[in-house]
Amino acid sequence: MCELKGLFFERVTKNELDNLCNHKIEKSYRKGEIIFEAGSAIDDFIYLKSGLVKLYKLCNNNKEQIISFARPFDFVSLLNVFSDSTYSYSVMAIEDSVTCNIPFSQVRNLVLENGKFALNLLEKMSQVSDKIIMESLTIRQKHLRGRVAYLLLYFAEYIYHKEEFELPISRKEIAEFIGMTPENVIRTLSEFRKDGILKIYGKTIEIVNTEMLKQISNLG
Amino acid sequence: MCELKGLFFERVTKNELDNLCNHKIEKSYRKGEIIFEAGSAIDDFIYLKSGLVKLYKLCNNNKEQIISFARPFDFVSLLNVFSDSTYSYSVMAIEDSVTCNIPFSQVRNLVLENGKFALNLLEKMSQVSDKIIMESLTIRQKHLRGRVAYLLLYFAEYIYHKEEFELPISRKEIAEFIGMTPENVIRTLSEFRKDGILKIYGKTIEIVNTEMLKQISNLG
DNA sequence: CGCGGCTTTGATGTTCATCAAGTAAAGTGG
DNA sequence: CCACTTTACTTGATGAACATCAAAGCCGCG
Repeated sequence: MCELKGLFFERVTKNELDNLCNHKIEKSYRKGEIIFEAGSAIDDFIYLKSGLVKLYKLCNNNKEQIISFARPFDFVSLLNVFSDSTYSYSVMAIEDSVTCNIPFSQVRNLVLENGKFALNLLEKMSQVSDKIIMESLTIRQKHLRGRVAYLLLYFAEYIYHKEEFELPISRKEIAEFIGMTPENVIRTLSEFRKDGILKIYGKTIEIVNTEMLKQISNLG
Repeated sequence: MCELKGLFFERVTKNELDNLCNHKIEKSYRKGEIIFEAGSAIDDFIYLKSGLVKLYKLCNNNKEQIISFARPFDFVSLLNVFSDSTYSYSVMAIEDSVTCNIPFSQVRNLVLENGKFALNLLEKMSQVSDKIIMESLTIRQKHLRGRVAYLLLYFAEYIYHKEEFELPISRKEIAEFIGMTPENVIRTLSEFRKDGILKIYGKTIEIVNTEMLKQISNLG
């Protein structure tokens, strides 16, 4: 069975995707493995079948910046796939992950031939781009405590749909995503713990007072 | 004559766009006029024919955040056009501008019918999204001085292609774009002036020492 | 087991926002 | 066209938010 259908909403039928399915290759990655690196050639159109990945890039000062995370059925080779020949960012698995890779030429051809597929691709692309941009603006307008609260709620509500979960990333990576230092991320987590908002067992986080956390996220 | 051709690179011929051209409407806006506001319905596909506009949105605390600027032949109704029915941001002319509006249904139909058009649209969309996201990350990693330097170079090199130009936006708007306060933007501009990097005549900026400004932008 | 990277806490200094107050510029109504 | 109002601009002083530095404990991994 081909899971591609799940990617493309209602309007594209399974038959219309059969040719793509025949050319797709699945690849497995362990947590921590790099799926591709910035600067490498864009040969395949890649989407995430299972797991969790981070999109990131290196700054001038050799520090990493995390752009966003991608869930199953998100595209990871998304942002500059159609406008560039090399990736402008890197992707790493932060949980064991499986990607589905389709030769880019196949996708190009299907866009040329199948209008419904093209329209769905446009919808999906504009959706994801919009999400990343708005997310970035949201984080930027907050202070340290608000940013940390936002991130915790992001994982609890958007990724895991649970109030207790194991953080798939290090404190340092949280810092790289919200644009603060690891020390201050840790300090903030400790404060939330002391205030009874969280319970922390190493990488495992339990949100005790969701309402308070939402308030901190919204106001700060 | 139809200027749409300029939007879509080589592969789409003029004939293939004739139908769109017949349905397009041009609208003129004075500096300061709002082209559309966040929350309003997406009826048209809009691109900028001439002038300069800012894309922005309101935060929770009622402050404005400038997302990006769009030049002629950039799409202004871009980010969430295909994924949503209302705009998630507003657009205002910051110079006298002319937009070209095409009923969205027409664009949809052309995507469905014309693969080359669809592919070009995907290229353009991914290009613009990528630009905005990378721009945002670049700014975020810099400090005050670096951000102001970056913005000045952005206008000098990317928008006006001159070392002397009239800023189309207020100090407050610069602050809203780079995520700092107006006071600190002004202070930084004054510092650059005292250091002999700039000459400032009200809204007119002349970059005297481009190399120094680039260094500040890159390092800080 | 021992090295290196991640985590945690505290102390210190830098960067930046806020407040205040004054000047210049730009729009408004008589 | 001028007084008037408002908005933008500018500078300084103060305090808050955050980065940096330092030191110690922890954990995983070869």
